[in-house]
Amino acid sequence: MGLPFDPIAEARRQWLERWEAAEPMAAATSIMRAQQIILARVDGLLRPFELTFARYEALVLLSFTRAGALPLGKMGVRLMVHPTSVTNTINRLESQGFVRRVPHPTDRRTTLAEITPEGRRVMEKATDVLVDARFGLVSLSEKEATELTRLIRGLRVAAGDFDERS
Amino acid sequence: MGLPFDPIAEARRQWLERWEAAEPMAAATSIMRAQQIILARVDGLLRPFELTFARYEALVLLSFTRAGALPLGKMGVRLMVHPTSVTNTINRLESQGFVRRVPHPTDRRTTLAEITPEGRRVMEKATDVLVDARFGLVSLSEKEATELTRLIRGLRVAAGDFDERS
DNA sequence: CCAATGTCAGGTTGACTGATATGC
DNA sequence: CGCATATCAGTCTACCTGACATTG
Repeated sequence: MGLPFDPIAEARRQWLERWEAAEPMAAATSIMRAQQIILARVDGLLRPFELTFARYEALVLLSFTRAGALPLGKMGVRLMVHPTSVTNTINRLESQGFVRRVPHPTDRRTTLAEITPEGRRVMEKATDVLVDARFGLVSLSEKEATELTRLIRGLRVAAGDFDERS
Repeated sequence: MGLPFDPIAEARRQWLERWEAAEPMAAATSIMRAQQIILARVDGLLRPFELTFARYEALVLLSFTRAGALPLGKMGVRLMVHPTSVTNTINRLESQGFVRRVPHPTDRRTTLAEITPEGRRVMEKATDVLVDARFGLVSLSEKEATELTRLIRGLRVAAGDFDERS
């Protein structure tokens, strides 16, 4: 089923004979593949709960707030996703009974998404499963995971993901 | 426009107060975000050529072979994508005139995708642009890119991406 | 009036499942 | 016969653009 060699290493080798930037090419391809692997695994673990990673992340974010609620716009910024994607995600979660929309107390333009008790329950159960599977990163040590996060942080800063201060 | 803090670092901090596996969580989230950033940038660079990263990779793979041709199934294994995705990708490239389907000389079940001279031209021009942009990884040094590839390789081996030998 | 907020319509992409025709 | 190969139909997710009504 599998290849007898690493296809990315092979691509890097051939790339070196022709062009520059072989290391960035290999790194970019590796990230693409890593995302595919992790997403498939995590989504598989979340399927019994009828959650996707995107919806799960939304529930976790809400559970981290004092009130268990956030404006949809703020959620988009925090989760780094498109506004329309937030609407879609919350639509799903609301139809599943895991969040509900409540009007903002003072600003009548904005809608709050609030996690329900059932949403909290399913989020906690799902978290147990993901923690147990180390988010699909069983093969990485604690240190390696930290290093990966650190390397990618540089990329995110350059992309303007947030104001670099800390 | 951006946040005044790193949302992944903040999630990690809150996670630490509640659950295990905070480092894998942060690493998995970082990879998701990195893929999003890189794909958006690379696809943006490829848009003038009417290529996506998936289609570009297919062209590069074909150009690396002696005959400039491969069976579709083999392409799927090498590019690590689903068979139906290969069909879809080749359909696109064929309608653009960048590849053509030719029958396999001996095995009448299999179809070969062959890169056309025009496909080779557009691939080379696109490569110039991507190399110049270091695949969207301008912020990473050569060493850091290599380290990223190495860390992810462990993950890919564990996922069975290929037979670990080398 | 201008800016922000959320929503909707419409289009693109890629990935998957299940089924099928063909040929080894 | 079992298996491999490619394709097709249908579904799903996510993203984007552009527009819109509402409200600050």
